[in-house]
Amino acid sequence: MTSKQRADANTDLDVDDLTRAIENFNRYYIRLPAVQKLSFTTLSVLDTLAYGGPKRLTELARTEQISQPGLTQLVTRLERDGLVERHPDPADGRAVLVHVTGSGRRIGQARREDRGRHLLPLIAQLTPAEQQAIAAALPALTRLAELGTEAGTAGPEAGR
Amino acid sequence: MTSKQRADANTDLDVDDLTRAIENFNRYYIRLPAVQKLSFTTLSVLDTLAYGGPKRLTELARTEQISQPGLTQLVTRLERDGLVERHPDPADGRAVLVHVTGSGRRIGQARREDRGRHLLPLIAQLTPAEQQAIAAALPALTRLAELGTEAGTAGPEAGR
DNA sequence: CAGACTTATATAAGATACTTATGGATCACG
DNA sequence: CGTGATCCATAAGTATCTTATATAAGTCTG
Repeated sequence: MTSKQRADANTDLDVDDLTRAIENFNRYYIRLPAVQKLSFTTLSVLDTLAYGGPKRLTELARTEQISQPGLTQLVTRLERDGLVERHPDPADGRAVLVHVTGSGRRIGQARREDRGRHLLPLIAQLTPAEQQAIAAALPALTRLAELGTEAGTAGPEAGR
Repeated sequence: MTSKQRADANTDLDVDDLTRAIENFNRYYIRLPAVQKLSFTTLSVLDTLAYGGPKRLTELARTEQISQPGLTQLVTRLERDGLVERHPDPADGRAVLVHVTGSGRRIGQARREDRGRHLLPLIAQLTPAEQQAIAAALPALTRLAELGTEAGTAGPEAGR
């Protein structure tokens, strides 16, 4: 429970500490605003498309961890609401490329801004040193996420 | 879009940078393992109870942002599976205190460990400086989350 | 270049987990 | 004590997922 192995107490990042901190933070962060009542999956798809560009249905279903029919239906709903569009893939007649629209992009943005508004007063309560520490960690955190998504995309994956 | 206001480029933490980094990370992190197929809400409830101790149904419903009947049903399922228990509140005959059981606690733990296993090889690819930066930010991140949950619990909340 | 196989999406039927509306029991207060 | 508020449970309806299956396009082989 308490005895963790680290090569160097000063250099090494303890994974358990990281996951615990992230989950504690997320427990608060994820349910911040309910301005618009959209499901978790819905928001994630919009965000994935906004960040990574148009994607095939199959690819989205994999990354979002829902079934392909489930994603087809989700995209149908999103398309009906004008948040995404289906475009044929010029390189493959079977495939559909899902594009996020301006409205769809705005939803994710609005949500992020809303969360920012909630966090701002809390951040103000942190000491300058704490603020600095978080700011200094963000590039590394971003890179960590990139390493993860790259590996997940490239890897053949052992199995479900 | 690009011009952000900061009092001091070195000291201040830009909120937009933080939310963006967190969301990028979460997009990868949240869907890491599918070892056990439990819904997002289910895991969150178990985690909340494991971290914060027994809670009333109403209180849980508020923090988890689902309706009270929805939570009653969820707790019923969890109780059936031996992950939580209902205990009467000695101080209030109407209330029910939801306790997480050992099994319930273990589920959250297993998931966290599983995520740790996924992150470990990625962390190894970071530079020592990057690892250090993240490690140094964790206490501040934890405190930020605490400030948030405290405020959320105490505050009268303007409205939905 | 025809047939068999694979891949990409869609549809259908069913299961699950949520929602709103409502009821019964306990508490707080005058 | 009786009136209103609070806490939880039940009921009925809806939304969103699942598995199974169909259709169409690409690929590969002889």
